[in-house]
Amino acid sequence: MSNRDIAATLAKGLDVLACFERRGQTLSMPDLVESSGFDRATVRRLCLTLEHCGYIERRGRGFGLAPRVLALAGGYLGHLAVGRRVQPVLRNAAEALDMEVALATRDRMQAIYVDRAAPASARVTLGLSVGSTLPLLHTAVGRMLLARSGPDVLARALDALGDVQHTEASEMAPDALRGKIDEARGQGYCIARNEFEPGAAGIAVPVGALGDAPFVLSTTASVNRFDDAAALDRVLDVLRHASISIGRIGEQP
Amino acid sequence: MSNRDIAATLAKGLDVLACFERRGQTLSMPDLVESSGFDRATVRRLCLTLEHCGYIERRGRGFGLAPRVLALAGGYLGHLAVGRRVQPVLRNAAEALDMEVALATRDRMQAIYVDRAAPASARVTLGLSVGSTLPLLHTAVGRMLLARSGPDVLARALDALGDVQHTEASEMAPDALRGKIDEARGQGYCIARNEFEPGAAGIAVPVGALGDAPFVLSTTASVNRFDDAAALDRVLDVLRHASISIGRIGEQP
DNA sequence: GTGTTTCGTGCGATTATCGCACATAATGCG
DNA sequence: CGCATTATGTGCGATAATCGCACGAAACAC
Repeated sequence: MSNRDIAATLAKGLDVLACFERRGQTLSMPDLVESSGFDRATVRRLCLTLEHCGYIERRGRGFGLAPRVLALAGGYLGHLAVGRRVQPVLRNAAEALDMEVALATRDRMQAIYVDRAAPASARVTLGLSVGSTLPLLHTAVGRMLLARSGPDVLARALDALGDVQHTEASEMAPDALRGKIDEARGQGYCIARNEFEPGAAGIAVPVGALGDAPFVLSTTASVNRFDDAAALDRVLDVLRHASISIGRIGEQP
Repeated sequence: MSNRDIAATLAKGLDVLACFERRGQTLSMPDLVESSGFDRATVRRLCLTLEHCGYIERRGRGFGLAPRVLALAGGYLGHLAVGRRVQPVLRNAAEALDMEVALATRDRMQAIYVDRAAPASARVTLGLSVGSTLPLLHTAVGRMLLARSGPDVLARALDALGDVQHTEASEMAPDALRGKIDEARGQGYCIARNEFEPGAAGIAVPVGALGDAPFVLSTTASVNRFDDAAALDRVLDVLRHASISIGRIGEQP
């Protein structure tokens, strides 16, 4: 496959569209010019096209994502039968644990929420939704996803580690990170504490068969929630039961 | 704005991407050629570009949507603060009514779910998720959205009516449809029975200020659930209370 | 009011795109 | 298995699309 198989204009338009992913705020044309690196006239034409096709809409002097992007997500979620097969399981697990439970997968080099459910009793939730993203290396979700992805993905994540340390407790040594991911792979779950949010712990278990696209179920709690062995067993039991209920996701190779 | 402001190659690529919205199934190259109407070589290049940029992925001999489309949806949902501001309200309303409750908006000429919540007790739900779509003219959601959109939108919907009659009870006369939408606008809610699904009734109330992008809250039940005046009042009370709790959504002009 | 920033657009040189035709690979059927 | 049909990958160059520059106009800030 050579470079002439890549339609440069389409790729540029998608680059501009991608500028809107962060927090979905309204972006002005100069924001987009800076963010995309393209010439102003080019950015304008690409925006007008994205608007014409329904992916962005005018907001005052700028643009923002339009509801049409939900239709794309709906296409993906429909393929996974999320509404029918996943949501009920998440809801039951959330009630059983009295904690928010989420299904996540890997989108390029980040973890991304596919769906989530909170218990009826929840007073405060994490404020996350479909499409919310988390880092791969410093969250239980991300590490469990890496444990279920090929070694090239882990290598890429470690290569791109950079020096963003989310908290004082964030592990930054590549070998130690690799060890935690190997450990997760071996024990079939992953716990991370304080590494992404101070005072918070996350736990994740895999869903589906090894070799499938990676999916994990996760929940988040205050940092010492999983310290007691019986409590940990209880959470793992519920998450694993949910994992089995969901079974394999999407089409299998 | 002339035609030279529309980047034709980008538009074509987005047309190909849009082929994947329906049910999110895996599409072969010949499926896409037929569906898009473009030449095979063109479709191939556009697919390779969409794949390269992460929006679709290989599945066997075909392609399907990739998780990246969730990131776009996440951008839009983040802008609306759905996780933080909408989800808790939906969940409370779902528990209060013991029914599934959803927030929807209008995407071009269809209603589209922004978010939804089901009560903990639910045994069966509609299987819908973020991005699930409904027709505008034959659902309470759609009619309430039309009542909150400009007259050009309603005119366009009626022009595009076609002869797809979802059920025997589907209203097909343009004037009668216009009357139902006017009625919804006047009374501040909309009920539709049996017109989209036999045996099912939907009810919808608007959210936010007139003139904003249209959003509605809705619930669906068996067809006679809203026949009793006290029951209807109860449902409307909860939905309206939720509507007020959510308040205005997104940025206001 | 002035100065700065942002926006819309005509223009044509350059680049990207397109579809055709060919060869190869994969699939389905008897 | 062999054959027919369907699907895929790609070189090529004519054509169409794209790009960025420069100009004028509009909007915004002080």
